[in-house]
Amino acid sequence: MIFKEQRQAMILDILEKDTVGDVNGLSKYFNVSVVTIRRDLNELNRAGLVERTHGGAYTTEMLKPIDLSTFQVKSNLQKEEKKRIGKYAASLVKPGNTIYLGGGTTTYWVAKNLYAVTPITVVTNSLPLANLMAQVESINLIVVGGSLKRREYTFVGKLAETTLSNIHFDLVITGMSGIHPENGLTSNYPAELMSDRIFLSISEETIIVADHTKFGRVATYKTAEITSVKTIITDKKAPKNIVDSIQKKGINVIKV
Amino acid sequence: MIFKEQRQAMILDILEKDTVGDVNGLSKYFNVSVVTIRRDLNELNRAGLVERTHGGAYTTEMLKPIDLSTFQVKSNLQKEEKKRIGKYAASLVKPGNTIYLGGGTTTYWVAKNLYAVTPITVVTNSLPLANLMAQVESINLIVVGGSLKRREYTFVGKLAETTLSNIHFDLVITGMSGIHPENGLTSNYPAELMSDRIFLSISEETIIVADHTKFGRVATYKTAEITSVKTIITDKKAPKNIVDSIQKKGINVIKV
DNA sequence: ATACGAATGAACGAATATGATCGCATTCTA
DNA sequence: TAGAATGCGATCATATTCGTTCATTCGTAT
Repeated sequence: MIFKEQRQAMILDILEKDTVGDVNGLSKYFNVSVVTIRRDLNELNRAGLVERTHGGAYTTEMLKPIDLSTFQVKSNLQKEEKKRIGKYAASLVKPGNTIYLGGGTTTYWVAKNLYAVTPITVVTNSLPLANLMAQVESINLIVVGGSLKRREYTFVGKLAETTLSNIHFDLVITGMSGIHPENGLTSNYPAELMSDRIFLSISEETIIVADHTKFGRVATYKTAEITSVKTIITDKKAPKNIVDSIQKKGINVIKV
Repeated sequence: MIFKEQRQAMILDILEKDTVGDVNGLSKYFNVSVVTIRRDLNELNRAGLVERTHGGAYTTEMLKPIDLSTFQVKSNLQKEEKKRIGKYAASLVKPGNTIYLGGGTTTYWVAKNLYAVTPITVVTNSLPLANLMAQVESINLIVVGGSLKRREYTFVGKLAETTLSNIHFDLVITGMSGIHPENGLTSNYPAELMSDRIFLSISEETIIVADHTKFGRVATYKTAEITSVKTIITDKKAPKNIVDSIQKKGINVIKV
């Protein structure tokens, strides 16, 4: 069974690769009538994704909606762990809360599970996360404005910072590049440094979500001391000795 | 006995593995009626976890950005005119400019053509437009933060307004629901009223993009007098008498 | 025991996806 | 450039799926 939406997505892929596709060829390829292919191409055309010719179609040279595949590749690393971490973190959110969700691939899985605790207000500086949550009616979505940083697709800069400092959060959930008992929370993204420090300082409670590979790692930019957070959620593979040192400092480390 | 929640969780697993699932197959697999499966899929869809199709559902596993297809129906209207209007409007932007691009289906076509005049700084309050321009490295993209208004997928509210008033624009390009010589510029979207007024008042120059159907129309909310803009770009079908009255007031009306 | 709400199923008219046909338009080619 | 070939949109037909309304079951609170 193949659905119309899939077929159209595949047609788009074909067109982008071969730059041109003919109705008859596509018809045979998908085992559907030429009428159906024509309809597909016309719909894609109406959506502004392809240009029609007589006998086929080609992709427009103009802008197409963003492809976040790079983001996706990275997010497959430790995917199962991240899914569990995300699900657990989301369960800590209570309906009615206002939470901040940082950018990153682990927080993506938190976002995916937030539908279960609505209504909530979610503030984020991440474009992909905004797109994800924009689809859930019962989430009041507030996006921090600012200049788009393309590597991580987050909004940064002075605009973002002043916006952030004017909102109150019940809970902050964010990822970190490195977690270390002595060197604290570290990040690879200098542009987000200020934002991170701001919301860490103003939130009632902060939860760090990070798979085991982040433990013991020290990234380039120091964001805060390890003691500035209350809870860290990670997976079962997190190295015991590091987790112990962190717990000795009074931080709640949860392995899921 | 199997609970609804379990079944839905299992459906999610199946979809994530196979990417698609059809109603009939799932119905047999779980020994429940197709009605129940449909209800499950719709609930998962409302939660933003799956996409519905006729006959089943699928997960993209990708972050599907909100794009033009969200307001596809509306954007079909006068598409050819809008494409021409958008292309012309984009040609008026000069490299190095800082421009504001309002939300809407006509400005979408402006955005699609902006790749040609980079480097520029584009400020917008529209999520679909942000997704579109996010992929062009040479566009410095600034998104106005705020609360997401789902009907138009724009960011509105006090956050958006204060942000706006702190930026300087060389040029504002935006659409309007109604254009009338005496009743001025009118809009159907009360939430954006304040934002619209703000950027109209602070911009060096304002260009309105609007197909011919907007001429002579008066929408619910008055945004500004017609004299507050310098240029209106429309198509050849714009009614002559109304265009004349507007031009008599010193406004440059361009038909493309 | 009774009332109530959640989950499920049955039935039915409406909507969707697809295919077939046909007269007209576009493109090709001799 | 004129006729042939191909592709086109429009219309109609059909099978499947959809959403809605109503009824039933079952567990739980009163």
